Amino acid sequence: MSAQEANDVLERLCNLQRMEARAFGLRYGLQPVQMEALTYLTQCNRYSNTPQAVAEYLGLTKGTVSQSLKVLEQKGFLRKQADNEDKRIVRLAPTTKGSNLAKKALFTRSLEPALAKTDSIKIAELTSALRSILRGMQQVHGRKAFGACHTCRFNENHEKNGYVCGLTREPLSVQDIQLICREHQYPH
Amino acid sequence: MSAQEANDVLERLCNLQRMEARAFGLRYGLQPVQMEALTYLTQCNRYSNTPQAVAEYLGLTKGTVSQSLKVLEQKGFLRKQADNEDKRIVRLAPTTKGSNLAKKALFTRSLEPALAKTDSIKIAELTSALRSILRGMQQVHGRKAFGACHTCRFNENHEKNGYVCGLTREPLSVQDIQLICREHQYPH
DNA sequence: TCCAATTAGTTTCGACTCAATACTAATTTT
DNA sequence: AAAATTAGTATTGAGTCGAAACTAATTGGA
Repeated sequence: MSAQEANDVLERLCNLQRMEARAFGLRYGLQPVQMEALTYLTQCNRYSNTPQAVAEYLGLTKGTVSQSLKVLEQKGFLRKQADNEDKRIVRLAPTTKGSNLAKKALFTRSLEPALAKTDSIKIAELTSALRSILRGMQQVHGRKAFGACHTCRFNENHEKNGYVCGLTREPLSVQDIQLICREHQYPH
Repeated sequence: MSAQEANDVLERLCNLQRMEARAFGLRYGLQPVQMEALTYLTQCNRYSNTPQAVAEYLGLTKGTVSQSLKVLEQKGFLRKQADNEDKRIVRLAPTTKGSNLAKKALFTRSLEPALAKTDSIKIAELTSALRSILRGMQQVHGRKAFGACHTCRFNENHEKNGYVCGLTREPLSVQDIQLICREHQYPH
């Protein structure tokens, strides 16, 4: 019964976020899905900046996403560059114009004002509750997590020697582990 | 800084919910926006079951919504009927087929399994935190609340004599006050 | 009382999203 | 070396969307 209540509020909140995202994008001539792709690309790590990853993140087909990315490129919000090692792969990098817009979008629909009165301990609790819901939903529906490395079970903290990704064995900086990864998995 | 974290998780959660909603609707030949309208109509009260209210709820123009509703009617998910008092107004009532589908959709993306391990006190806290975020976001962006009557400042509890809406002066049943209202306003 | 303004809803149009399908090219597997 | 897989693009048709023009009912003044 209580879960139903939480459901409704969450649903409405999602709706509202989407409304604002739509309105924001419209002001800059971008469709909601284009804004979302751009935002993702400013937040993802170097393993996750491909059209395929964007498609997985947004839950759309790669054909659909390909078109949106084309528009973003034409409008100068991102650049495409072929990968050096695997020439099938396209790397997507937001331009300065693109990342500025994404930053502005994030700021506009920040929870900051809405959380202003809430103390930081409560916010931490809220975040962890939301995270556990997210994890649960992803498990139930078999979706990828797309979390940041610092919450990933493959991320290894080698203390003074920094962080290492257990999948690629590559070292990760403090900034790296804040980014979204398509290979992300929560601890068991 | 912590608000940023909550933001990200919430964003991803919204994304995921939308992906599931899309996938669910697709299985029944309905577009996401049509599912949302149908779901709204099974949850709203008798002041809020019009095309205009649906448009406000979804943040779309009435022209756009009019088309979606036409499809829903053609496919037999809802019925339109003219209002008796004001003949401009169209009342939208989900058919049995429609409300069954909406129920199924709600069940499919219920938070229940994700919250299974969480105790009910925590869930109540989570809900109230989400509600305060929702309220904050609505204030910041000047949107309507669309909450249920029991959280509305116009709702009067006359104890043994039941509930009354302070706007319409109409009596409301225990079921009524669980429904979504377009006139909803949180207490000051 | 009657005409203007407002309100609820529909229709039409053009730009755009989206899934499905078919396609190219690079890489991996056998 | 051929077959299978993987990453991405192009095309097509159904459908969303906002804007604008429209109808019809109601309200509000003079």
